[in-house]
Amino acid sequence: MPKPTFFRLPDERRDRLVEEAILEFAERTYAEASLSQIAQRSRIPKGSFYQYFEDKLDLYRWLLTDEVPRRKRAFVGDVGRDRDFWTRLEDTIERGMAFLVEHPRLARLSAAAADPTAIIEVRGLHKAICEAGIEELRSLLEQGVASGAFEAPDLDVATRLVATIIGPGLTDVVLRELGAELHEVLASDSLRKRLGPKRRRVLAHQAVLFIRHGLGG
Amino acid sequence: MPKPTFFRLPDERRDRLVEEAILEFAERTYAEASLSQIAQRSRIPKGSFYQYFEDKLDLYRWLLTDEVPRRKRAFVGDVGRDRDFWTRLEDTIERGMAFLVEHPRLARLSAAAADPTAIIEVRGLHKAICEAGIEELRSLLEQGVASGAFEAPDLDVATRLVATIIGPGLTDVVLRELGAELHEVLASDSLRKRLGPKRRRVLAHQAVLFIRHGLGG
Amino acid sequence: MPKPTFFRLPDERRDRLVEEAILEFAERTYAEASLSQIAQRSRIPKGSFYQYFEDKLDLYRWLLTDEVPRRKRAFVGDVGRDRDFWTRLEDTIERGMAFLVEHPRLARLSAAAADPTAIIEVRGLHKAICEAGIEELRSLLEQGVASGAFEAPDLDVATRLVATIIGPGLTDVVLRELGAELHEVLASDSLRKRLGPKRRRVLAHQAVLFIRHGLGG
Amino acid sequence: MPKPTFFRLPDERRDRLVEEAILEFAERTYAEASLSQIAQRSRIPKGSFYQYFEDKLDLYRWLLTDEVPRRKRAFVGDVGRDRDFWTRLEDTIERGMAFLVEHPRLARLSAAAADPTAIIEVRGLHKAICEAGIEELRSLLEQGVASGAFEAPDLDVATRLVATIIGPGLTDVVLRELGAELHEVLASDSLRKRLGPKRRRVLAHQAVLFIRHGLGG
DNA sequence: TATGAATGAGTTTTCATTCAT
DNA sequence: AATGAATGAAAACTCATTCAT
Repeated sequence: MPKPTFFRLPDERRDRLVEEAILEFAERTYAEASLSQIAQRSRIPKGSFYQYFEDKLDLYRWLLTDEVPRRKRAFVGDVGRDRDFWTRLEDTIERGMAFLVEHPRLARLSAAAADPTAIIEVRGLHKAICEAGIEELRSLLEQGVASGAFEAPDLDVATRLVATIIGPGLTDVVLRELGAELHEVLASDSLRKRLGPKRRRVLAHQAVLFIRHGLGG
Repeated sequence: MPKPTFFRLPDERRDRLVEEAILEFAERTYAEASLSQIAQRSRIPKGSFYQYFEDKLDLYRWLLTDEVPRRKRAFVGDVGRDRDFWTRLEDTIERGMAFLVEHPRLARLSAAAADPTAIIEVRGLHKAICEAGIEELRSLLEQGVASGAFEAPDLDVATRLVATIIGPGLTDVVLRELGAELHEVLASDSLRKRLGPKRRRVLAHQAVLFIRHGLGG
Repeated sequence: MPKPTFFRLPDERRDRLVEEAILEFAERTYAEASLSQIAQRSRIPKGSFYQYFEDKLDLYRWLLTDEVPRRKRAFVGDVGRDRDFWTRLEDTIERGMAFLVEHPRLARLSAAAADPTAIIEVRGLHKAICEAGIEELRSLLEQGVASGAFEAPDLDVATRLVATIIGPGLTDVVLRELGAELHEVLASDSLRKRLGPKRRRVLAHQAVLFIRHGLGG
Repeated sequence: MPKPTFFRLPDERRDRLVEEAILEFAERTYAEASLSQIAQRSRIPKGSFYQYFEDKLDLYRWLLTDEVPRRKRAFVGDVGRDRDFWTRLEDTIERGMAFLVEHPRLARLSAAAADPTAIIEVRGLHKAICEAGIEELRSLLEQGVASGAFEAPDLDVATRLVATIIGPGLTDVVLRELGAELHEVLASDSLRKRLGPKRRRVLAHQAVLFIRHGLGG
C-alpha cells in the first residue's frame, strides 16, 4: 500500500508517476521493469519515490490490486444482471475488448497479473489476482447454469477454459485484427479507430457462439 | 546456433549445462534469466560458456527453436492421420498434457515462447515460434473442415481460440488438477504420479467436448 | 558532457576523480584505460561514477574537448597579437614547452588527441580536435604571410609540417633534454627544475630558426 | 624471437599468420590488439600459436624489430651514398612516402613503434626502435654537415626536428593528399593509384625545400 | 517532507594463456 | 608438433535501495 504521503500529493504529480509506472510495468516484467526509468520519465526523484511507496513491490502490488482494477471497473461498468446469460457474456466480452482497445496498457497490466512468475515476491500476488478473476467468472457461469442456459459436468474445468478464451484468446484475436504487435499497441493511447464498436460486437458474438456451441455446434 | 565445441562436449557436462539452462529460462524471463546463475549451478566457468554459445541469446534461441521442439516431438510422437478428426484432436490434447506432466520445464519453456516481450532481440523469435504453432493448428483444423467434422465461418478466429484452449487453457486446468503452483511444478522432474493417463484422458475428452459443442451444446 | 551532479561534487572529491582520470588517459589509450582503475585510485565507487558521467566515452570526451583545453588556455595565456610574427611563433613554442614541463599529463592527453585510433567512437573526436589545432596554426601562419614574414607556395603542406615540429617534434626534444621516458614524466607533477625558462627560451629560439631558415639557411 | 617451429612452418601458413598479425597490430595498440582475432582470421588455432611464439609480446617484438624492418629495407633499397646530400634526403623522403603508399600497414606499424606507451613490457622495445631510427637519421645528417651542405649548432635538436618532419609530418601530408582516414588506408593493399611517383616527387621536393630553407628562406 | 547523491552487488562479455590429447 | 578446449581475471555498466541535508 502506498504511504499516506502519496495520496497527499498534488494530482498532477501523482498522475505522472502512476501513468509512467503503468507504462513501464505494462511493457516489462516485474523484474525487468526499472524504477529508475519510471522516476526519470515521470520526473519524480528516486528519493521521493520512497516517500510514497515502500519499495518497487509496493507500487506494483498497488497497481495490480487497486489502481488497475478500479480503472477497469470504472470503464467496464455494470453489465446488467437482468438480461439473458448469453447476452451478458457477450457484453462482458465486448467490454473486455473495448477496454483493451481504449486502455491498452491497463489491459496489458491486467493480463500480466495472470502470468505465473518465478519472482518469489510477486508469485502470491499474481496467484491471488488470477484466482479472483476465475472466481468472478465462475460465479457468472453459475448464474448461467442456474438460469438453465447450459449444463456443465465440471464447472471448474469449464470456467478455466472460458477464462482463457475471453482472456488471452480474445487478446490474441484482437491483436491479429489490429495487425499490430503488442509493443506498438502499448505505445498508443487508444486504438478505437482501428477496432470500432461494430466490429467488436461482431467478434464478441462470434466468441459467444464458439463458447456456446463450439466448432461442431 | 551453438558452436561445434558444444556438441563435442562430454555428455555429462553438456547435459548439466542444458538442464540448468532449461530450468533457468523456464523459471525466468529471457531478460531475468542470468547466465551467471546457469554457469554457477552447472559448475561451468562463465568463460567456458562462451566456447559453446555466442552469447545468452544464442543459447536461448537454440533452446527455443531446436532443443525443446526436438524433445517435444520425440515425446509427443505422431498423433496419427487416419483417424477421425475429433479423436486426433483429443490425442493431441492428451499428448500435450502428458508432456506438461512428464517434462514440466520443457513445457513451460515452450509456453513462454508464446509470450510477447519487450526485449527487442527476443521479440522476433517469440513471434515466429508463436505463428508457427498457430499455423500448425490451423492446418489441423483445415483438415477438420475438409473432413466435414465441422464448419467455421472464420477459421482465423477459431484457430486462435482453440489454440488458447489447448495451450494456456489446459495448462491452467492441469495446474489446478495438480493443486500446485508453477514453481513447484518446475522443481519436479515428473508429475506422472499426480496426474496419470486415465485422468488425462478424461480431461482431454472434456476439452474436446467443449471445443466441439461448447457449453450450450 | 558530465551530468550536473558532477559539478556539484565537493571539490576534493571531484578533483580526485579528474586527476586520476587525466592520469589514466594520459598513460593509456582510450581503449586501454580502465574505469575500474580510475574508480579505485580515486576511491570513488564505480557505481558513483555513473552519477557523474554517462559512460567512459563521456568522461574522455569532456577531458579532451573541455577540461584539458580550458586548463591549457589558462596556462598558456595570450601570446599577443601586436608583435612580430616570428616572435609570436617563438612565444607560442615556448609556452607549449612550458605547458609540457609544468603539466606533463595534460600535455600528453592533449597530444594523444592527435593520434589516430581504431576505436570507432573516438575516431571522430580525435579527428575533430586534430583538425581544430591545424586550423588554429594555419590562421597564425596566414597572418605571417600577410605580414610579409614569409611566402609559402603551399600553405597546407607548410602548416602540417610546422604543426609536427611544434607538436611531436618539440615534445621529443624536451623529453631528450629531460633525459626521461614518458612514463616517468607523467608521474611528475612538474618538471620545472629540470627544464627552466632560460633553456626553454633557447630551445624555442632554435626551433624558430629552424622553421624560418631550415638547416641550410 | 619466434620458436624454431615457426620457421619450419609451411610458407602459406606462416604468411597467413604474419599478414594477419601485421594487420591487427597496425590497426590497434599492442594492448588493444587481440590474439584471438589474429588466430581466427589467419585460421591458426590459438593453441598452435604458442608453439610458434612465446606469447603476444614475442610476436609483437619480432614484427617490430625483425620482420617489418626487413621488409622496409627490402622495399626502400639503398638510397645511394655518392650523391649530393639534399638529393639523398629527398630520395629518402620519397622512398618513405612510397613505402607508406605501397605498404600502408607496414608503415603504420613502423610508425607505431615510435609512440611512447604505458604498457610496461613494450616500453623498452619502442624506445629502442625509436632511438635506432634517430641514430640512423643523425648519421645521415652528420654526413650532410661533413659535406658542407649545412651547419647546425645543435645536431641533436636538428635531428629530432627533421625526424618528425619526415615521420609523422609527411604521413600527415600524405593522408591529407589521399583525403583518407588512417583506417581506410590500412584496409587497402596499395594506394599507388591515388598518390603516384610524380606527385610524391613534388611533395618530397617541397619537404626538402622546407627542411633546407624553412619558411623564410 | 523532499530530494540529490551514494553505493555494492549484480549483469554480460572478452582475453591471454594453459592444459590434455 | 598440433590443437581444441578450459578458465579466471578483468572489463563496462545498471539497479534498487539508503542516506544526509
